[in-house]
Amino acid sequence: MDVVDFKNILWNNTRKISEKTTSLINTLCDHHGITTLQGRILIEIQHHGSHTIGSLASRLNIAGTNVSTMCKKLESKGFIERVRDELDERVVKVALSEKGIHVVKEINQELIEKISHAIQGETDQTLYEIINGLKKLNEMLEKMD
Amino acid sequence: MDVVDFKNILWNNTRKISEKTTSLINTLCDHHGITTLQGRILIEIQHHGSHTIGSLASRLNIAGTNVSTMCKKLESKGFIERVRDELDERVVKVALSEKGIHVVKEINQELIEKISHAIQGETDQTLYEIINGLKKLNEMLEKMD
DNA sequence: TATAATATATATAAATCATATATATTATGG
DNA sequence: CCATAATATATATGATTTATATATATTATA
Repeated sequence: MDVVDFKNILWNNTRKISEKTTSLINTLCDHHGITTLQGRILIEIQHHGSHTIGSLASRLNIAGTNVSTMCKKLESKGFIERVRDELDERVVKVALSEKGIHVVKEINQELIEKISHAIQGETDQTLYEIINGLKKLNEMLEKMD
Repeated sequence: MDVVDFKNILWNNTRKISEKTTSLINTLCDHHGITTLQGRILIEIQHHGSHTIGSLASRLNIAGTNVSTMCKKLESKGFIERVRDELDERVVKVALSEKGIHVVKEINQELIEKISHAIQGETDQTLYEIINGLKKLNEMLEKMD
């Protein structure tokens, strides 16, 4: 296949996918009165079980300094709890509070409902093709660094 | 397939793809001394031939007011030219200057080289599977509004 | 033990995004 | 034809996010 053609198709489709998924996550976070960045942090903490400021930062590709600030804000809003690690007191561990768990659960539920609706009538075959394509694209992108 | 499983795989893979592609475009723009937003505007103008402030705004999902400001900045930097439409003087048409054409061409070339390198050794079959997956995902996402 | 490395915090500026309002131009119902 | 609505851009402003520089406290190490 021609590289330029492949690049163009790739560009157009990944752009659209990014636009739609960020607009989706924006909407979901907005429904629960948090910003997208706050949502990303809460969801990542839920997904990973717990986190430190540093591990969150590298995971989300955000400067640690900004994660630090945002986590203080999320603590003040009652979504997370911050605790100093007893073994290494330089480290701050963050975990979701009850309120945080609740918000993430609701966002997640809303997302599942939207996806359920969107794949109504699709065959498993199609879903596998989507997953397969995404995985292979990821493998390809990993070779680009 | 279980919806929750599908959602999780989708979430993880689209997130990674978004991260990698935005980091890629960030790098490319950075190499040429422009911000990502400026790069996106220039690339979209090149891709579409020309644009108005309004059509750019809706295309990029950015408030027209911000596109207006950024295009004035891009004009002052010499990357684009702004001309009032003679038939409808409310409209501003923007087009790339020589300098703008040059930058977009270089960014494009750099992107093609990176992709060429990444797909070395891949079969056409794999590339088609990637495209097919992306297209089907886009169709699915379009049903989510 | 002095020094380097690590993890977070604080402060600040730049870039981006969102909102409200203003101005000029064009389109349209009566 | 004219008053009014709609359209397109501009200006101003604030909030959010991102980026950078520096400081502090703790831990590791030569």
